[in-house]
Amino acid sequence: MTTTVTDTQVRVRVRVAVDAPQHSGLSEPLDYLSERLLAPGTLVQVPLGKREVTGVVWPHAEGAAGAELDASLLRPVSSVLDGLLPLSASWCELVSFAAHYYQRSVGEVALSVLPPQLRLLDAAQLLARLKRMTKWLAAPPEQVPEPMRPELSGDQAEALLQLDAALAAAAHPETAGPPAPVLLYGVTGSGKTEVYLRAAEHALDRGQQVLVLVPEINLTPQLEARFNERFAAHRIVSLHSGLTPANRLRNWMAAHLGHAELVLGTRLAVFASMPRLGLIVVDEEHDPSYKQQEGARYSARDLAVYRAHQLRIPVLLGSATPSLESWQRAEEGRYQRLSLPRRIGGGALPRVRLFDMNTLPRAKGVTTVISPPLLDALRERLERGEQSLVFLNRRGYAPVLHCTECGWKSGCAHCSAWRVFHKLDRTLRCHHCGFTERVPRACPDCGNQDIAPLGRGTERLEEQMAELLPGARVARIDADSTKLKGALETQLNAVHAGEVDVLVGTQMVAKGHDFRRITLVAAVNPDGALFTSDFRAPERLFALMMQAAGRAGRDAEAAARSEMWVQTWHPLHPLYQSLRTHDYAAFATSQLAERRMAGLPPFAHLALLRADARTPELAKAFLQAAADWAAAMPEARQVTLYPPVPMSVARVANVERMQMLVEAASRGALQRLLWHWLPELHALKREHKGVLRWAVDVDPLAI
DNA sequence: AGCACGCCGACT
DNA sequence: GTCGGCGTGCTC
Repeated sequence: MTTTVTDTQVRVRVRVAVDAPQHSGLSEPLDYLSERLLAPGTLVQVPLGKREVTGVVWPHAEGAAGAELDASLLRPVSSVLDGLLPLSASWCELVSFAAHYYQRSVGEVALSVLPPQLRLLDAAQLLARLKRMTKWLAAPPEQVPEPMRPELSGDQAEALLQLDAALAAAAHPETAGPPAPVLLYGVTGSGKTEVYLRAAEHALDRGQQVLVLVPEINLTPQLEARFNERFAAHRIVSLHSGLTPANRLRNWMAAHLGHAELVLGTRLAVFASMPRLGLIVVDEEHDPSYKQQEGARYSARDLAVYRAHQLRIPVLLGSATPSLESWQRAEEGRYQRLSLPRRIGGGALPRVRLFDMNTLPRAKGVTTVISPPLLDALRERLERGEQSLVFLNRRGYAPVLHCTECGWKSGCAHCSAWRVFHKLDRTLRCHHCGFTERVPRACPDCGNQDIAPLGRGTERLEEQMAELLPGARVARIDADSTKLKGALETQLNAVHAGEVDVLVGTQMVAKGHDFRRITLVAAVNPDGALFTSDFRAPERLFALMMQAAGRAGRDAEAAARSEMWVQTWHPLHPLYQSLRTHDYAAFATSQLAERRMAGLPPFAHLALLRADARTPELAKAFLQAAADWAAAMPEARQVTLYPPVPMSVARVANVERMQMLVEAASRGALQRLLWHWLPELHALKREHKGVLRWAVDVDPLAI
């Protein structure tokens, strides 16, 4: 640290991470002057150009002191947000790692994962909030009777026994080596949650804090309820973007000050400041929502593993259908795999029936929604007073309208996509840009009155189910039916209360909800994902199907009669064959073999360079120039640069989107190339005027 | 990202 | 004569 003496004042040079977007070229913390020493992690207000921004005092990088600006050019720190304990060095290090790995500025990441309110408050206001939080905390947790802890199954006890070593070692992080991440592989209903709870208990008993990550907080109310019930005597806070700004700040501060012992949150919670963190749980670790899709495109699951390693604490990754990345690491022995292969109470997994759609008589132009045998199975449930779930991963009434006369289709004027027909409000809606119009009375091209829906979505399925099953109470849950606040909860309660016989829904209902009375789950038309170019589509489909199947027969008594029906044109497809026998391991083995052959993750590492422009040519020219520059780098020998291609939906809101895939055998090689590439990309953007924006996505989910 | 500066068209 | 359009460029 440099200090300069001017007159009587000692002025200290401090580095401050500010939210200067990456494309401004200011990717590292900036230098300021302070009249006193400021601990790294302290929040400050600093001048940036003409405005005042919030920043975080950043630790000095080890060793390499880059080109230092002349102290006389530096501006002083405006104010210090005293009163808030500085963020820890390990927190800064986590943020710094994430920023570098995902190629964003340190300040952008730091400020985007802190509660937004923190930027708006001055020192006095912050103090007031702290006082209010302390008061809130002072309300003692209600005195509750010792929570009921269910008897452990043999599998659970075994898993916990094995976990014990890691948990015990973690109590002495300074002496033990970092424990290997634990992959808790357990079928739905096998009691993964109980293992999370017991592991959390261990950590809490030692006075440590526990971080529990879930894919989407509103989709997992039951997990939240279980934690609240078990740890009623402890302080639990949630952390996700749906909180009001004031509550998010309050909960964040409670965790930061160590008052909250348990933090339950979505991906952004992986950055929660927790001084005594002793355990991280990642539930449904395979879930795609752990990957942030804008700004810094981080994977919360991967960062959880990094953070656990950094702190030498255990991390528990739970899933019935682990990501192939995690599965492969378990195969290699880098992760410790603990299995819960049986359902609690010996309940059977639902029998999976693959219905071959080819066996139906072909009526020209008519596609059968529900095959006769499936219809019979649904009727049977209806008669027995049991519930059924009919799953279709497409919302709206029909994905497209078309004119039977001239062939017109309901395309979007601004996107290369069809507008979806929503019958309820008689609109055509583009699911990409939101462009909405009333359905035309006649074909806009030829005036023909006969325009018809093509294909089907959940709205239409709901309607057809009501026709096919007269008297049945049919309900639908999807993003449209749950738009209003609280609607999801109301609708779920209706299902739980037995007011619904047949539930139609998208993947929303396949995840997490525990429906006791459902004994039949049917996937009406899941084939679409089998033959797409997205290499992760089969993995997602398998996970979704397994999850959907898991909705049936949660009740042990009903499990024997529980079935999952899959209507398919490809019943012999290996994916469905593995599904039929609930054999995730077989599925993973075959998928991993394919990935290895194709040089795809987890056997290769990917990054995408995307560019948005007014015309595809402009976007392509930028990417091509970027590729040409990269190809001349020495690092390029260890990476493969693929030609720029349009994204699967090439135009959204009149912006043309192209992308280029970069592949490398090693993470390091990819990182080195990106490191050199990014400054050049900033420069190239200036030359390519038509390019609206560009972005790098490291470890993309879809290509 | 903000927020300047900067150099050309329709208003009091 | 000025108000303001958003192109270009900088922020320790």
